[in-house]
Parts: sequence; structure tokens; C-alpha cells
Amino acid sequence: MVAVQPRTQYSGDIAKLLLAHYDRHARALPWRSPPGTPPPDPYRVWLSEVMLQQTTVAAVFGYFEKFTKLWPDFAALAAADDADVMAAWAGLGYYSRARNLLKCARAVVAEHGGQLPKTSVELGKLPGIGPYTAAAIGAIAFGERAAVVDANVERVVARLFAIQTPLPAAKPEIRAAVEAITPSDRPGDFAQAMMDLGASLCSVRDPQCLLCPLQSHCAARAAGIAEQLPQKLAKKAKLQRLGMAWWIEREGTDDREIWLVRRPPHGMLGGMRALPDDGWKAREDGDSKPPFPADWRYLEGEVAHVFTHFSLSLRIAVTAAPVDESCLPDGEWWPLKRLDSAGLPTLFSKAAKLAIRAMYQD
DNA sequence: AAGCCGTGGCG
DNA sequence: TCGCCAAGGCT
Repeated sequence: MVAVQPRTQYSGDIAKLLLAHYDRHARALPWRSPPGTPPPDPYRVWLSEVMLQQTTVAAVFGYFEKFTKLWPDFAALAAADDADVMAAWAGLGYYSRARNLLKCARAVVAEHGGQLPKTSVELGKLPGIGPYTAAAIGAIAFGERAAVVDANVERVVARLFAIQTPLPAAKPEIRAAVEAITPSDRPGDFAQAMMDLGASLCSVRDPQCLLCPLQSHCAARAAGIAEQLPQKLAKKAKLQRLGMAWWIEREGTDDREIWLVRRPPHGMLGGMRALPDDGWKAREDGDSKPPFPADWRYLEGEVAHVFTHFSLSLRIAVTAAPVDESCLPDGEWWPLKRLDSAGLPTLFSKAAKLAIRAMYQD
């Protein structure tokens, strides 16, 4: 085991080298202010940080643009309809974030006068803001010297101090190291510089040590083990599940319409619009009883979708026969033409695509 | 506290 | 193709 407590006289050097590098190489992002300039609007920092939880920058761009246009501040978002916010979030994943985003905006308006509290301790009490996000907002929006630790920072620091302890056991050591090297001057730029470094040069595979501003301070590079760190515990194998979804059409006033349901507020795809389904608990052979007797046509093919802890193979059955509405699960008729605006999560977008293709082949 | 919770890009 | 991974939080 290597001692992880960084020596203080080196800590300042690390921040200085990293910030100098950041001054030249910082990416310009819509939610970011240029290095060394006043911080961005805290609302935009908060919104971007929540969107960026476990999510790549590339995936966030469009959603950040859409949200700031629709809801430019806390007051606007707090006043929004839940359904509109959930639909706007559709496709970005981890839908509890959207529910907590609304809860948080409403708490900020109701309990904080429409402005975020300015310390990471207070920020961490709000819905959807955990240790990482609280520290990131505190540092980036309010200049607090807070230890910002995400997966990028964990990798950079595990290498910098050659921490051999596998994750997640190494988290306390890593956090202590981050606290030791975080400067009181420009802590927000420092945090973003660390994350940029982890997202670019200090990548999981094939780290570019020769270009790294911290190469002369990096214990893993000195030992030639950068690519092997951080160590991680093996993950469990994913389960494979089978499911059935039901595509129910009728002829509406000026278009065909589809029956959509809203999923329960918690659990998989919680709170999102969806096709009626069987709970994905079909037997091995995929057999599953329809919600009501009808002229069901079971489509060829299936939708393959991978979630965090299982893979799903979803089959689709369609019917366009007249339906006794009292048989339908709670839901609403949705015009086929406007299906894009229903805010279906990706699994059901794929299912809809399959169903539409099948219906139009007739 | 370990399991639950999406999605898309990458090699 | 397929496993890994990402600016994590909640319970």
C-alpha cells in the first residue's frame, strides 16, 4: 500500500501546473465561463451538472440548449408542468434526475427565494444534489474550495498518487488527496481542469502521459502503471430479460392514435410515458397474456435494449381493431403524427419504430 | 450499503 | 459484437 497523503509542498505545484494548462486548453462549453473570468449563472451550472451525472458532454449539449430555452431560470422551471419536463428529458436517461430537478427547482423557489444556497453543505440538502454535484456547484458557481470528485478525478488522482486500492474502497483515500490538492484560488477552474484532464489525456485506455501537465508529479507514470489504475472490482454479469409491449391503434379524428400509459413514478423509466407492457416478466418462451382479448398480431423481430443492470429483449404485438376502452389500462390516446413529442424513453421509441414500420408495410 | 437507475460511444 | 465506461444520487 502506498501512502496517499500528498506532500503539501507539492500540492500547490499541481494546482498551478494544471491551471496553467487549463488556461490554454479549456473547452468552451455553453454552461462554462472562460478560465479566470467571473462564474456563470448558478442556474446553468446546476442544470448542467445534473445533466452531466453519468452522462457524456456530447449527449448533454442538445438537452441543455432545450431546457435553458424553455425554462431560463428557477422560477420558470419551478412553474413548469411535470409532464412537459419529463417529456423534455426523454432520451437522456436516469429519469429520477428529471423528477428531482423539478423538486429542486421548486424547493429553491419556495425555500430559498429563487436562488441556490451558496455552500456545498446547503446545496447537498437539495433533491438530486449529492456530494459530487454539491461540491461542483459550490466550487464553480460560488468559488468555494470544495473537493470535487467524479470518476475522472478518481482516475487522475489514483494515478497521480499511485493508489493501488481498488474502487470503490479507495474512495476515502482519493477524496482526502483531492482535498489536499484543491487550491483556494480558482477552485472551480481547478475542478473543471481535473475533469477535463480525465476526459482527455488521462483517459481510461492509452493515457497520453507525455502530453500531461502533471507528468513530473505522477507516481503511476513514474512506475509505468498509469493504464492499470484505478483498479476496480469486477462487476456482476447482466441478466437477460424478456418482455412484451402492446401497440394499440385507433382511427382518430384526423389521424391514427396510439394508446400511451404513464409509468409509475418510481422504478424503471419512472414517470415516463410508455407503451403498455407486461412488466418484462415474460416466461422463457416470451409468452405473455395481452391486456385484453383482440386480434393481436405478434411482430417479427424484437427490440434489444441494454439497461444498467440487465438486458431486455422486447417483443411487440399490435392491434388496430376497435377497442372497448373500459379494457384499457389508464392512459391516453396520442396522435401518431405527434409521437415524437410524447417524450418516450429510448426503449419505447425503438418499439414504436418497429411497430410503425410493420403497420405501414400492410 | 449494495443494488437500482439509461443511454450511446468506443475499441 | 460486446463489454466497458461516463461531470452520481437515492434508498
